[in-house]
Amino acid sequence: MSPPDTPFSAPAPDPAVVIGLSAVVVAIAEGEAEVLTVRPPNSDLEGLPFGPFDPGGHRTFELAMRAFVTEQTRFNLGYVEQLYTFGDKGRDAPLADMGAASPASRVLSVGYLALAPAAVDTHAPHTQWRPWSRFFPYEDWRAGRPGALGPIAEALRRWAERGADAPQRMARMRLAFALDGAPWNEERVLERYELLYEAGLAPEAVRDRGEGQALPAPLAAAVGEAMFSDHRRILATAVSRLRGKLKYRPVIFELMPEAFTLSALQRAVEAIAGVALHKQNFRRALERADLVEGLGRMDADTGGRPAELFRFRRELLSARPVSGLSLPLLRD
Amino acid sequence: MSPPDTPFSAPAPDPAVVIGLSAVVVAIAEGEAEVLTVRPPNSDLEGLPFGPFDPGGHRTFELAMRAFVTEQTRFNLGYVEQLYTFGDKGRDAPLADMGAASPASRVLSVGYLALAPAAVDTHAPHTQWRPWSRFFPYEDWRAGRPGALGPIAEALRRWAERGADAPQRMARMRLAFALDGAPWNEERVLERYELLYEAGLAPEAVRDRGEGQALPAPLAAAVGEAMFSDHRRILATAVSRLRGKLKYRPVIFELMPEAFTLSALQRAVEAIAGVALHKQNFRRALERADLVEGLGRMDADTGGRPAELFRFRRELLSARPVSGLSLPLLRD
DNA sequence: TCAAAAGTGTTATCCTTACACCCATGT
DNA sequence: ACATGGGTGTAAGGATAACACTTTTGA
Repeated sequence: MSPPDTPFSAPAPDPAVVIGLSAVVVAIAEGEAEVLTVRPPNSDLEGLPFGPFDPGGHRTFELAMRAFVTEQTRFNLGYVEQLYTFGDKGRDAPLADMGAASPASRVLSVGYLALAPAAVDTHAPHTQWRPWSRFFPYEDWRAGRPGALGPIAEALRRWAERGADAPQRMARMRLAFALDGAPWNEERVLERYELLYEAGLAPEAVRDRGEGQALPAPLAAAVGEAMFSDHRRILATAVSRLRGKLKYRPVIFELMPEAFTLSALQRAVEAIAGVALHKQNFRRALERADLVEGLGRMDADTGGRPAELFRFRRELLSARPVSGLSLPLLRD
Repeated sequence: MSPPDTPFSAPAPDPAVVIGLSAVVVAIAEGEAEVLTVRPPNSDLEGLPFGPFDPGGHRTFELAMRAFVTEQTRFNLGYVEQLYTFGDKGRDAPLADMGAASPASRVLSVGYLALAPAAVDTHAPHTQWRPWSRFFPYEDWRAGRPGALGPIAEALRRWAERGADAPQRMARMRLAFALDGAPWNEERVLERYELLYEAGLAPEAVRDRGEGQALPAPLAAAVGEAMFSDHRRILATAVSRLRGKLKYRPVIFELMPEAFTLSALQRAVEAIAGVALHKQNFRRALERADLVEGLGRMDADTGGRPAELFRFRRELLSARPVSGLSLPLLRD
């Protein structure tokens, strides 16, 4: 770059930059958190809906993203927020093998999170809704400590012992995966995925490094299915963000239909956060926050006693600051 | 774009995309929150340190950013995190008038937040540390409701009444600026700035829209000094993020020297959050969280009784999940 | 001796947690 | 009748907010 005394370097002539947009579209179906995937041509892996950003044509990222998600999946997005911009060289990046750019071009990708009130079937080709547990089996603690942690802990320990910085590795591993009595923190999804990647336990790491050796079957099942390009990393970022946001913004209602039962709401929160909640305390917190309002109508299809239907008091958003939900854990 | 049945559009040939990086570098000096600014040549406004990202040369955004901040300001960054990627057409964007790109080129800018343990004088040309109250005078509630809110509330009300959606405008305004009894939320810095911009009350809005009419003096003083390009928007994003993060991550210690008094720590938190805190309750919360450790040494230069020096127990970070500080408000 | 800032003790209140129990429906 | 899920009451413990007060220095 330029000499230190000239504060403004002449900008580098951009050889070829391609901006890719990727969307993590989340919905609840049958009490499970699902994510919209597409299978790119010639890929054996699924990925997120993605597309190039056209600097000439698109006015904003968000408009561009809404347009190509609708185009690819015939699905209209509701709530949308930017996640992160990924630009590291070395990581496999979207569009890289799409013929999108000349071989030497640099690809940046801007990730977005979108929430949908229902996982409606789009009947679009190559498009599926997938439970996100498919990609992160170890993230679901609703029924207690997931079995997937067994093989993961074992493999991570072997990795940690290998390094020169063994103590640090051990500490990171324990914190991220709640080993040796450390508490589980459901928000550290990205940290966990990156640790697996770094330790070479994610199929993507094996792929990106060109080391041919596949993972043993039990471990492969435990770490979850790989995604195209760096899409699983973007998905992990989205899950982290969403789990965190649940607690300080009423985002969960972006995933609910107009009318819902309190149990359905609790199941939705549990599906996103991946933990089981205490029923009474969850309801008390809801009530105190004054977030929902009974409709007087009943839902009889619950299997037991009919449940009252509620709605989110959306008008609150323009009346007072409104925080999210507390997560009163149900300890096993 | 391509027809709906082909899921993957051919990428648009990129006419000319320039990626700009901007850094909000924050430090505490004399109990005030300060931000590092530079004055670009031929500009009468200050801005953030910024530079082009070289897709060919730079391996990651972060490395590129560290390099050009050091180059421009002779300052080495410590803690760094990505904020947001700004890509809207229409908003003035960094490098736009730097001769950086051909007139028709599109500029994206990736904003970063960096925290420094002290506002050391860099003696670099064009570089200054500025209290951020210079850019957001209405954000400082440490001594009670800031006077700047008077002219702002008045002007916003006139704007709100003008619109077709007057009720919505009124509600947004009240929520963002704590009018008519609404509580102040120190995190909504970006929301407040964008509202001012939208209402045409920020000098940048007057500039970007080409409406010649300058703001009346009292209002101009109340809304704060403009910055080059869209840098004040990036700064607002940074302040929002930092104020939020204070509460759930121990980031405040990235802004403190190795040894500090509890009062200095409290003053730092107050400077960032822009609110006054209750001394005893702040200390009790600190103690309960076990975040700091007395050093037995004293600082005699406090003006009154000497204060004990403390240090952040950084080792906790690799031992257990550690949250931020609670903000026990001191109500006037 | 007084101002200035450090540091301590204590109480009332509210929120969270945890436990146990009753209610309405379909099979 | 009983299984299933819906819905309520209440007591214990802990965190927070708010009160006032003592201590140690420099001017």
